[in-house]
Amino acid sequence: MAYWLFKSEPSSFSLEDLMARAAPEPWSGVRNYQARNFMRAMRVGDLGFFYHSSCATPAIVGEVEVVRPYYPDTTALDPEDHHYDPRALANPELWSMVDVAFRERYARPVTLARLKDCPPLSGMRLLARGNRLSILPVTEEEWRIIRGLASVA
DNA sequence: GCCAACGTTGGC
DNA sequence: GCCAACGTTGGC
Repeated sequence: MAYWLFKSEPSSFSLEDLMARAAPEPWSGVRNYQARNFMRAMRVGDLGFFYHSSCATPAIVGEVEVVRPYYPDTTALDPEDHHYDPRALANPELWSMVDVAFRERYARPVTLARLKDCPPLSGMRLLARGNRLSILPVTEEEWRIIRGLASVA
């Protein structure tokens, strides 16, 4: 069992959007090799934080669960899609996605400011200088500490 | 809107 | 293989 962090701009896809879905949601559109490789390392049952970025109050707002291991990201094949990548036409395995299901929405999101104020979390990749990856690994200790900050049992 | 940091691209 | 230019990300 591993832990991850999924980053999304709430203006395009929020945790509330995920909650409204009846079925698990493909986490599509990732076009960064490191982030792709993290998805390829995911296994069913892995858990992840849902992080809202590029918004008024960046924060971890809840949790998701990986419910399907990686498979080809078909949005790369769609010329109408914003994440279309013609290189995938000859290589459909180029980009990957996993399916995630909603797990929990925190009554009190753990804001980026709060994460920064928590010394035990100073090593978090999310807090690293210049971090831009949309998928990040989270250690078991970080997972436990952050759930504590969110007052989740 | 600004700017720093980063990944990717492409010329050489 | 180097490296400058460019586009993107994301906090502020």
